[in-house]
Amino acid sequence: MSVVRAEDSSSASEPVAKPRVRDRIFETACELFYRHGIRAVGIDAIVCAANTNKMSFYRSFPSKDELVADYLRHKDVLFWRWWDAVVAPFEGQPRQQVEALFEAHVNKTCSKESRGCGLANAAVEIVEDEHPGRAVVVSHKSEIRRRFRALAAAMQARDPEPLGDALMLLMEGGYLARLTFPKGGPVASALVAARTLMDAHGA
Amino acid sequence: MSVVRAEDSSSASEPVAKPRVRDRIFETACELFYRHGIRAVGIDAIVCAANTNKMSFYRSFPSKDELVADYLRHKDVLFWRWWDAVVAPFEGQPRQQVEALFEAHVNKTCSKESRGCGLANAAVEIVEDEHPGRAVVVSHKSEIRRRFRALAAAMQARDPEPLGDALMLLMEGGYLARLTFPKGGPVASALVAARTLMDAHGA
DNA sequence: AGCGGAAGTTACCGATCGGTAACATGGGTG
DNA sequence: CACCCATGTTACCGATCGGTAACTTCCGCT
Repeated sequence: MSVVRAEDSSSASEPVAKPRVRDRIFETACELFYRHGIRAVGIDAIVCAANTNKMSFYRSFPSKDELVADYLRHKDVLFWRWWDAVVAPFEGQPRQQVEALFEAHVNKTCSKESRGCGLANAAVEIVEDEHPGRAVVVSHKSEIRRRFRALAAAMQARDPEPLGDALMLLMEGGYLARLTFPKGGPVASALVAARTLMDAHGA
Repeated sequence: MSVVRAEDSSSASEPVAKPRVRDRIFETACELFYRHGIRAVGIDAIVCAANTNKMSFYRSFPSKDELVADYLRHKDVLFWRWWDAVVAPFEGQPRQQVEALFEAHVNKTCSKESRGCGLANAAVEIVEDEHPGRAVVVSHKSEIRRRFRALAAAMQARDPEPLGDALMLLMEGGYLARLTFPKGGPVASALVAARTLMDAHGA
């Protein structure tokens, strides 16, 4: 993703059927990182699960840290794609948009494959400021806060900033709770709580 | 903690001035685990930071996993000690108790040394069911849920379970947010949000 | 003075970590 | 056919991982 191939260059413009190895590795890595955590998954495990070898890995990625950053960037892209899709049907109706977001969030987070939010999990695992994934996590969470506050403002709520922050806390709390409660537990109450908060803020 | 010393035995009953090494190691480990994460801290790092050596470590602890479990049990004890102390002045006034909890929670979580909740962080890092620390995390979070629901019920709220769950989500969300926002960010809104929710539930 | 137990020291174990060099193979295109 | 480029293979690097053996040193107690 961030690692640019030196050239696509030359002849054909055909965007179809690019080489497969890099993508196979990347997909495998994404799944392993999400399911078992970043630090828990070594290069050998990735490479082995992708039915390839370490050399092929290091021909496609400069380092594990950079792969992790790519993984997080990918999660970021998917997240906002999801968000925008959920929100789209209610253009101009911020209150309905937030309700739709929380309904989708509850569904997603309660599914049995869910391990919460990959980016939030990375916030726990990656402490070093120099790690290339750190910036991805920080900007992702900042954007979430910004959007929730913007939605709160758009719905003409009293005190939109605290409302936006509270909505964010509800959502993030759900991610965390998912990790200890089998089918999501408290997450199920996130939608009604969000509704209650918005009502109380006159939106 | 969980590792029982074979005997304190013999002569004096003096409870003062127990041997120091084990405790030195344990305190050091607790701080390192909290600050840098569990997987990120190796035995050598602990032992070196505690000015001792690996043999002394393995004379006091059966394994790293067991040390981790002890660390989590310790965090659990401290947490409930904190909780009970915060709640004590408002015996029989559940609404005030929750407000006091959230005020204390915001203060604690916004302090610059905070790295959120050690047990929540462990929920991210420890995935394997067999890990002795896993059960500690699960029972800790279950107890939090139970207590919040009990408080919600005690304050005669309508729909006490969803309210209790929502309060838990707010608190957990704050722990997570703390990891990406410098001084806590959205956490600051947790108290007002909790108040708003309780008001809306008629408590 | 002498004993015991707690702690320190050194060296080691096999496994795994992230990362690399050199070389073999294969398939597609000129 | 020849060439090239993407893959696969093997072996290796130094560092670190969690964990152990054997021996020494020190301190308090009787």
